[in-house]
Amino acid sequence: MPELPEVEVVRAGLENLVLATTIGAVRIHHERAVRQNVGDLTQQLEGATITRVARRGKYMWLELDRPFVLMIHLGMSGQIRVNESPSGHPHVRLDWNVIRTGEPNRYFEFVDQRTFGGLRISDQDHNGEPSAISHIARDPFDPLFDVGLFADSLVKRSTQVKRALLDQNLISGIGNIYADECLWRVGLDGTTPCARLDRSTAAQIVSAATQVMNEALVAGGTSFDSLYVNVNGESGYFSRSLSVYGREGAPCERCGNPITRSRFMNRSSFHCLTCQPPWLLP
DNA sequence: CCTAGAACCTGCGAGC
DNA sequence: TGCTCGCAGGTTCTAG
Repeated sequence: MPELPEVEVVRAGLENLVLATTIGAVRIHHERAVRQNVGDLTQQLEGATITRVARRGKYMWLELDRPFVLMIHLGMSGQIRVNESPSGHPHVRLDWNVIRTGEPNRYFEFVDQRTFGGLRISDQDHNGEPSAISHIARDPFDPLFDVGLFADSLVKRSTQVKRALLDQNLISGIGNIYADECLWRVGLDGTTPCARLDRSTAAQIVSAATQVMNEALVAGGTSFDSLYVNVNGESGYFSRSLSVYGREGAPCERCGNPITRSRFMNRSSFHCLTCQPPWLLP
C-alpha cells in the first residue's frame, strides 16, 4: 500500500531514532517476512551499528558498519512500529542498543498483515548501492533522477502511460494512488499509448508526480485506514487532499463533472472523463 | 529484451 | 447471523 511519500515518512521516522545505534537481538516470528535464510539474517545483524537509513522508490534499507545492508520493503500492508507491538501480526523484531545517548534500549517491529513485504540482507555494488535493487529506477526525489532519460525511455514503450508509471524499472516510487493523481494533474488518460507522448509531456508528468508526492509527504502520507501509519502508529492526512483517487461520483475539482472509476490492470483507476479525455482506439 | 497476466496473502465491507 | 464475493497504497514469476 505505501508509495514513496509513505515510505519516506517511515524512513525519516526510523532514521531519527536508530542512527548510530547498535542492533541487539533479532527475533523472527514469521519466516515469510524474511526473504532469505533466517539464521543468516539473525547472525549477520546482531552487533552491527546503523550508519544511515536510505531509500529508493518504495524500498528502504539500513546501512551498517558492515559490507551489506538490511533491505526493508513494506509491500501492501507492512509497518515499522517502534517500542510497541500492535496486536495482530508480529513478524520480525529488532532490538537496538542506544549507545549514542545512553537512553534505555529500544526495539522496532516489522508488522505485515498480507506479508507481501519483508526484510532481507543485500550486498552492495561498487557504488555502495544495494545489489538487490539494481533493477529499480531512480525516483523523482533523487537528485540524480534524469528527466531526459525518463522521457526517452517512456516514449519508446509500447504500452499505456499508467502502466509505464507503475513500472518501477522506468521510474520508481509511484503507485496506484499517485499515478492517478499525477495523470489528473497533467490532464492525461491512463490508457494513452506512450508512443503518443512527447518529451514535454514526459517532463510535465515528472513535475506533477514530484509535486503531488511532495505535498503528500508534507501531510504525513495517505492513510485510508490503520494499515498505513508512521513509526509511532499515527496516520497521515493526505487522503483528504486527493483529487481523484477514491472519489468516484464526487465532483471534479477542476470542472465539476463526476469522477469515474474503471478497471485497469486488474485494479481501480479514478479519473475525470472531461479533464482526461479517454484515448480512442484507432 | 519486452509485455501482460497470474500468483502471492489477510481482512473488511457489501450484498444476499 | 452467517456466507460469499469483491476489493485493497505491491512485486515477482512465467508464458508468450
